[in-house]
Order: sequence, then C-alpha cells, then structure tokens
Amino acid sequence: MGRGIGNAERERRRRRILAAVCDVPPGKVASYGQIAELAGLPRGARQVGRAPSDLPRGTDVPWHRILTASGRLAFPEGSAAWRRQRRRLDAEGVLLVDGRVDLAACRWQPDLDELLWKPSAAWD
DNA sequence: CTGATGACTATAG
DNA sequence: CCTATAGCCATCA
Repeated sequence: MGRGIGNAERERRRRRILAAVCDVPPGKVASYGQIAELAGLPRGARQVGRAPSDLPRGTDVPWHRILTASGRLAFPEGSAAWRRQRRRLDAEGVLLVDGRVDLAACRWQPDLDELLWKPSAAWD
C-alpha cells in the first residue's frame, strides 16, 4: 500500500469539495482554503481549484462563489474566465471593487447547526 | 521516480 | 502594493 490515495478516495474527496461549494448560498462567497477546511482537507486549497475544472459539461455547481483568500478571483483580471465569474457574482449582488470582493461583508460563515448536520448528509 | 505545474495560502521585507 | 520564499498536494510528462 504505500502509494498515494486510490481512485475511490480521490472521488470521495472531490465529492466533499463539491458539496462544500454547493453549500455556499447565493450572495455569499468562500475562499479556496475555507472550502478545503469544510471538506475535511485542511491543506487542500489547491485541490479545491482542480475539482470544478474536472466537472463534466452542464454540471451545476456554484464555483463562481469561490475566491482567493484576498478576495480576488483566481483568474487573471480581464481574462474571459475572470469576466464570466465576475458576471455571475454580479448577478447575485456580489460586487468587485478594485478587482476584489469585500470578504468582511460577503464571506459565508456556516452556522454551528450546519456544521453539525450538513457533513453527515453530504459526505455520504 | 523526478521535476514541473497550478482556479492556493501565509509570512517577511 | 510589490516580490520572494516556503509549504501545500494531486496530476502529468
């Protein structure tokens, strides 16, 4: 056994990441690191960025609510992907000021109830 | 196996 | 604000 994780485990982690992303409500945002923590992957911020890019076409996951820890979009400012994400955020009332979101105002923070209930339901 | 890469983060100067 | 450095970890050539 020694090698890294198997396909089953990788898939479980991906599902937890996507579940955490789906928990972020409209009008709120979360950082990659925050999603990783919620998914049970304390140092998995980079993996959070990978999961959405692996999604099959047409899947409905609110990946646009995920930002870097500084409140910026992870794409180069002005790029097509950046504009697409910005437009989705804008539609929910999350505005960029000077290229970044006011995390103090828009950051999503799950309730204690949610932390106690959601995981068991979402992780299985 | 090794090294490079990336939708990351934190700290230091 | 910037750059540099280090840590992170799955994935790929």
